[in-house]
Amino acid sequence: MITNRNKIQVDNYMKTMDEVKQHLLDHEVKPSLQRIAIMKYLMENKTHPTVDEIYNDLYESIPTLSKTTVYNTLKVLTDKGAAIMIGIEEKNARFDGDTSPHAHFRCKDCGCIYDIPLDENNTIFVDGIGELIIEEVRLYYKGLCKECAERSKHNNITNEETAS
Amino acid sequence: MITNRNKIQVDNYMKTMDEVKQHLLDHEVKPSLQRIAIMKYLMENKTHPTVDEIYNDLYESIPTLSKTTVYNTLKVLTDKGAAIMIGIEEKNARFDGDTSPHAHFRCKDCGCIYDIPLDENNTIFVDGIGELIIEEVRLYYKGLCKECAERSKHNNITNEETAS
DNA sequence: ATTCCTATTTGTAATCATTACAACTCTATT
DNA sequence: AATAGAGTTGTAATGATTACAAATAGGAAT
Repeated sequence: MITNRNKIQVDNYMKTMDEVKQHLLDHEVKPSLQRIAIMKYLMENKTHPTVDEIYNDLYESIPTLSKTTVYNTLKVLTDKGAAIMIGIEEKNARFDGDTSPHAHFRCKDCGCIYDIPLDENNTIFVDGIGELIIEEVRLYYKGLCKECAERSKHNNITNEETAS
Repeated sequence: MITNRNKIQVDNYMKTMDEVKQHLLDHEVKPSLQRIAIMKYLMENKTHPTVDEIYNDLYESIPTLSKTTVYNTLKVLTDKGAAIMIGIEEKNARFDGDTSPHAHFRCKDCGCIYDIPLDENNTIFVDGIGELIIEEVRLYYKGLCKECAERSKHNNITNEETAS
């Protein structure tokens, strides 16, 4: 599988340390050396990398980096909304520094994962990528179902009552 | 988490052995005892069960059942298009006997996974389920990107040429 | 019925991504 | 410089899934 075809675009996305730092602060993440490096990597590499890919690529410049730190940091970033986890692959989680609403397309042959903008009429010819032959669509929603929303609302009310 | 709320609907979906057997044959799956049982379970239980849930529930009636068989059978079923795998959860794969195009909604509180019909106007009030509060949408496409489609087409042509 | 062949099933062992945890380091504050 | 707290690191554990080889069942041919 051809993993890094999108990397030719890396130069277009280059970010300064300060830009990345500010982005972390905007999401209430304290900017450590490792966190900046990982966030910068996600912002510059639109390839939806795995933990291993992030770790291996950053290890050169940060030889003390631990894979656990990559896991920890990605958890912080996703919890704080600075990145999202993508479950399009069966095995590995993949990560995306772009948290704006968009879909993903995974080529079943080369394994590349492309970003698909979500427009109303659901066209599937994407500028710069071309025509995509869709064999499978998976649409997942997460949130609260009616019963849990009501229970949660009720609990909040009772909590406020007992708190006051 | 409340896993089996949907089970109250099981009775509505009851299938005979023959119905299930025919369904397997339609998908070119040789209907063994175990395969019928697992397919029947998926057709009757719309709860999007995990491997463990399927195994534990069927173990009572088939005490010789092996978890490996459940894995093997689910792989056969998904390969042959008689079922689909759902990756909405981080840990476990879930399975669905309904292969028609539809979305899934996972309640972040109780963990229930509901089927969402895909209509044009993307409404999200579902009969029998009620209003769903969406906090997260993940839309995944899989297929072939332009380059792989062309490469594949080219390979087919050359294969045909060499074969003739 | 018996033999043979193949597909299916089964149990165990291995794999591998992820998480738990405890020790260590770094920085800021007093 | 001592302390505290957050962040980092390495190792060990977890747990879902897969690999594999042995056992079993089923069907066709004799």
